[in-house]
Order: sequence, then structure tokens, then C-alpha cells
Amino acid sequence: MAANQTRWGERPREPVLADGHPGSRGRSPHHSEILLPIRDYNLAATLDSGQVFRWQRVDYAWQGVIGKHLVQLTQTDQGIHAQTAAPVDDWNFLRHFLQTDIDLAAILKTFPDDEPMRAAIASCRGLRLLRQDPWECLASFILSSTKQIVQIRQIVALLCERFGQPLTPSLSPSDGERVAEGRVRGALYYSFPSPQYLAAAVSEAELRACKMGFRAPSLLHAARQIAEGRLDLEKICSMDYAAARAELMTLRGVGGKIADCVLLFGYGFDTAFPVDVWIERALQELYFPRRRAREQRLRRFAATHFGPHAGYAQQYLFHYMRTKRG
DNA sequence: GTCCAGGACCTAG
DNA sequence: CTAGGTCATGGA
Repeated sequence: MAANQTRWGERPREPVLADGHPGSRGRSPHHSEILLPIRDYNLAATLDSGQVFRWQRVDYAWQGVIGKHLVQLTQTDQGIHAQTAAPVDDWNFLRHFLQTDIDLAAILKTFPDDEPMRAAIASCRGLRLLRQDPWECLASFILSSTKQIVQIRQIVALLCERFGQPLTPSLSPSDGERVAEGRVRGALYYSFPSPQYLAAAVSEAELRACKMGFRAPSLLHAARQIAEGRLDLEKICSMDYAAARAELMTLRGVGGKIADCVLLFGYGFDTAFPVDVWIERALQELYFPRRRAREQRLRRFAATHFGPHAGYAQQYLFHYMRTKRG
């Protein structure tokens, strides 16, 4: 029956664990799963919208790492189905990451009722903002400057592969074989390396070998500032937006745009409005089509026009610009 | 080969 | 304040 089609156009399917065995055959008793019954959530667009850089689509599912958890997510018409390779007794880490408790409809109502926003919303219904680990978010976006998203993924994958902790002990035996065969690629099976480890055990040359170029010293500097306690990422959440932004911008290689990404994706400062080349182009083309607007003009317009959840609106504009016309 | 990428930073005007 | 150059690297 036609009920087999989800509203996002993905075929519902028996979730498959990372070892590739469908159903219960070979399923370890250590595996855990849960169904989050949420409807207006576009999982594919959300995981592929340039917020996070190491989630991979595997058939109709998405595999990624949240902290130490290796997670597989599948969207069905029932909601989001999650499976982990290791036992889980508290799923709040997942609800927190996916932000399943926020009221998306209420946020959309605060967006300006103009033609560009209507088009952006229509182009990606159910797009969400995730809530990432602040350090992973900060490090990832330090590596993001003047890089295409596909390349950011490559760099982050190399970083995790070489300096993260392998999560394979919690996987089934067949995954060990896949690792040995080199079929498991990317950072999928590694934790994100901590600032303490990077500061203590990794050189700038080793980071440059991850193809991050001139961003290497910035990443190392950030790791050291945090490891030495000169910058406290946990203190950021108790600061107001301006202070938090200024604090992050004390780091080398972290300007307004990257700071806003971290505040928005890692802390939930919804007024943060990252302006990259895509957003600058969007504002210019959609809101100032005739005359050329200066950077400062665009920034002030954005700060007043998009409301209390401007960062959320920004993500819709970003995804809209990136996906329209090829 | 050329242009550009979820930029930041420095210098000149 | 704005404009331009520089920093690596690789996709399109």
C-alpha cells in the first residue's frame, strides 16, 4: 500500500545494524534501539545541511557518532528509529543531539512572512538545528574556512581516524573484518579527538598531514587554550550572546562567522546568524536585488529582520541556496 | 588552467 | 568603515 512512503520520500525499511545483518540474525544482545515518535523532522536534510560533517548515508539509514555512541538512524513514517552498537539505558544524549523536544512549528511562525523565507521553508520542510558537542563543533568549523563541505568532511574524517578513539570494541565481530578490509571509511567508527589529546600528543605537522593546511595552527591553538583551561567551553552557555561570541573570537582563526556557527549549532544561541558566502549571496540576491549592499548593511539587516530565531532562519536560507538550481 | 569553497587576518586608503 | 592580498587544498 501507499502508506509505505514516508513524507520525506524515503522507503521505510527494517533497520539494519552497522554489521549489515538485517533483522535479528546475529544481533548481539548488547545492541539497543528506540523509536522517537516525531513527525515534522527531515532527518536527511538536517544531517546533510552543513551543520555536521561525519554522518554517512548507508542505504536508507544514517550512521554517525555522538560522543562515544555509534548510532544508526532511520526515518520511517513512525518517526526516527535509532540503533546503537553498545547498550544504552539513557537516550537523552540522542534527544539532545536531535533536538526532538523543540516545537518547530512555533519557531517557523517567528520567521518573517516574506517571499524568500516562504520559498526557503517550502524547499526543505522539517529541516532542524542539531545540538552538537561544542568542541567538535568548534574544531570542525575552524577547519571549515574556505573549504567546500565535501572537503571539510574529508579533513574531519582524517582527523578522527588518526587521533580519535576507535569505537570498534563495541561493534560486532564482522565489523572488525570490515575494518581490516578497509571497507569502513571515514571517522564513522572513531570518537572525535579531545582537545586534551590534541594539545598533548599531536604536532602541527601531523595536523597538516590531515590536509587542513593553514588551519592546522588554529586548531592546535584552540586545543591548547582549552586543555590549559584558558578557555572554558562549558562557561560559554552561562554567558550572553555578545560575551560568548567575543570569548570564542579570542581564538586564532575564529572570527564572527565561525563563532556564530559554534554558538548556533553547539549552544543553541538562536540569535546567532552565521554569514558565509552563501548567506551573503542569499541576502544580496533575495533582499537587495537591485543595489549592492555592503557587508555591514547586510549584517544589520539580518540582525533585525529575522527575529528571535534568526539562526534557524539562516539555516533554511543556507539549505535553500545550496540545493536550488543544481 | 581557472574559479571557488559554511574565513580570518593584516594592511592601505 | 571597505577593499584587496595571503594563507592550503582540491572539487567543479
